Amino acid sequence: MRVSIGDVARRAGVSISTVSRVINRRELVNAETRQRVDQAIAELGYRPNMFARGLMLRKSDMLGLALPDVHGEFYSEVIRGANAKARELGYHLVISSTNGPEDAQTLLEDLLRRSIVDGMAIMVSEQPGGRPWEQIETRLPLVLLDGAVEDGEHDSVVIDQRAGAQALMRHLIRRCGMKRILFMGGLTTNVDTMARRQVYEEVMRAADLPVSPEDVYHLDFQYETAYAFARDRVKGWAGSRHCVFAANDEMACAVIDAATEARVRVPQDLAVVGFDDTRIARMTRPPLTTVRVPMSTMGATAIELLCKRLADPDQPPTHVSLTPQLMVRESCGAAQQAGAKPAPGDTHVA
Amino acid sequence: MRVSIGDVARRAGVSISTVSRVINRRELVNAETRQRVDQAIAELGYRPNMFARGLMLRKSDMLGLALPDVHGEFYSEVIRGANAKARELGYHLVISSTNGPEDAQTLLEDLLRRSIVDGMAIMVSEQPGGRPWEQIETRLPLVLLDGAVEDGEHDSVVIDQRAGAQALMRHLIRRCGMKRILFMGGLTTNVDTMARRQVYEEVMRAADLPVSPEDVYHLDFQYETAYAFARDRVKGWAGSRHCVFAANDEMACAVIDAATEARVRVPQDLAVVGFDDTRIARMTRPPLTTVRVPMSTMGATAIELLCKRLADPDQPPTHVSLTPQLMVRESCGAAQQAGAKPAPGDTHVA
DNA sequence: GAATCCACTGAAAGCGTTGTCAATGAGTGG
DNA sequence: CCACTCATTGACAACGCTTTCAGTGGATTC
Repeated sequence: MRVSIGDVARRAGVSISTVSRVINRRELVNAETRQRVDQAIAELGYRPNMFARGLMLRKSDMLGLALPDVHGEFYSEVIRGANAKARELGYHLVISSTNGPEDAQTLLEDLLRRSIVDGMAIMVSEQPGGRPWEQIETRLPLVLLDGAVEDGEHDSVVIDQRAGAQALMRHLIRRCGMKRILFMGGLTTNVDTMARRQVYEEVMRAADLPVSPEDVYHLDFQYETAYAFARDRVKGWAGSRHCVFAANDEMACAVIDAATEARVRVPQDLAVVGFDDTRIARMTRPPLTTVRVPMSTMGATAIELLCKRLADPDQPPTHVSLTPQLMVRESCGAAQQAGAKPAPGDTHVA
Repeated sequence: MRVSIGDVARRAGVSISTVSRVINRRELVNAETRQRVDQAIAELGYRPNMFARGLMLRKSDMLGLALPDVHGEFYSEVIRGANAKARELGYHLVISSTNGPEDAQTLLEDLLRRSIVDGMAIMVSEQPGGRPWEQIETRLPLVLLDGAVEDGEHDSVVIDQRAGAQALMRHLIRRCGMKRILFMGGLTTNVDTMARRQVYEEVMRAADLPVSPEDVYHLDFQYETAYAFARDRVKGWAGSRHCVFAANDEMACAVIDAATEARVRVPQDLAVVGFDDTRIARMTRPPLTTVRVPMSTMGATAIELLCKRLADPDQPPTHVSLTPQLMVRESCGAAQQAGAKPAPGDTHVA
């Protein structure tokens, strides 16, 4: 049978209360007694039962992190950041992801209902699920992550999609002199896609450039889909000062590959830019101009906010906005800086 | 204040026991009563307190997953597989990673000590930590993941490094006719590296090929390091039927880039192969021949074993070995299959 | 009609902690 | 020497749930 606090007490010849005190508030107990208890704990290999403890303390030191889909580098970076921060602050992380948008509700429900977390960070990037967390009445501290549109009521950390997309679009138009830009996004239900598309249209209009419906495509963020799609069309897209703005790096790579395949030169005949700055962005030839999204920072910040709220539940909600960074490489055709030829992967940070 | 089972009981006009029964063993209570209780639960938004429940049931439906470092695609895939399987089986996942090898002990200690998991999967890939789990006496079901050398006592799931490396080496020698193969691994403390290196040497010897110490390098798995390293040497490596066997894809890519940069043609002047088959393997030009490691399967299997053991704690330990798959692309210079030119990313599975 | 059985329900005993409160005894100032 | 403070400790009541055991009536059997 597992050894409990009572066993320790007996062995040390003290009361349960004293053992508890040794564990939680050492300073309150006499040095000599304390040592006896410590020894008993060591000898018995005693480990406090976290259920009992949680029952009293009403906390578990565990935080939840719900993601749309753990697939891909994006989410793994979020996890990494969150995990590091959680450990730093003495918490553990319960991670879960939905198997598709319609599942979000179920997951959240389940996680909130069954699991033992002190607070929870939620990222929902597909619209149709709506705002699952609202359905569930709970007093559990919640932090909303990018995608889950901020509702004012909860803490949130978002990526400033607009700023990133704007920087990119302006670079394309002002610095690279693009005249025609095509937009290739994920599904229209994806909030990131829609945010980027909106900025795309705004900046195009502001620059008096045409934004025709047939220059806007919605695929599914996958390389394969985008490649198959671009393969047939890339020749038609080519032209001086023409560019494809893909809403993620995977699709941008696919376009580059399709172009290369079709002997459409990138960036001379067709510039291509992506979004996210995942690992592959530096692997393409030419290297991909894209927007770096501070993914791990996002995870870390979420955990930080969660802990702050745990410490002080009544403070007004904090909203953190993380600004992405334009990474100018070669696929956009920006004039290369003077000087030595950069090594592969070199990047000019704008 | 939070609503407890007593509140529900009062509202439904029944005893606590009955409410508990409705929740756990519906069939034992009269349909009419049951309905009254269900209604009370719904009206009050009652959610059982998992601490109290765990205290009685001595289980939390949470499983732990300890990884060496969440960085990189490899681990994110493990997480993905584990998460999916965990959800499927009705569990939640507590994930944590070490911030370096010496941290493994601490993490594990902490996780086992403080957290509430029914079982735990552990991956430790750096040797110096030894076998941290052995230090900690615990009756908690443990599954050891690749890297953590199997100790016979616990369930384990490992990647058959030998089979993968053998397939690759033999392909290189028999099919591609390589005469000189260089080995580029991670640090010597990394168990995967050492396993691959061992096979490398064995197969070389078996084929009567020279394996000189200066053809074996130990770097750190990073692109940058490998690139800087290869840059100065790649010309010296070049030669007919020469090849670099990098122990992961990142380093392989670095070698390809360094070679391309130095006008050493891949694979004609120098073949390059990697290991892992991460996302970037299909992005290099030429695409990288590598070995696909079933990462998400590994995560899923670990969870599966854990659950099996939970269900039947006394069964003898299960050891699962996952076989990697050779992915022949173009960087090894294998004769291209007859027929149409493959699309980028196309792969010939050996 | 008494004895059983059955379906259902309630009372109460834990589960392993923490925290409150009182008790003990030694030391202190008057 | 007394009232008082202080440091230390123990008893015991929660915490919210599950589960065992013992009713309670009505139906069934002999």
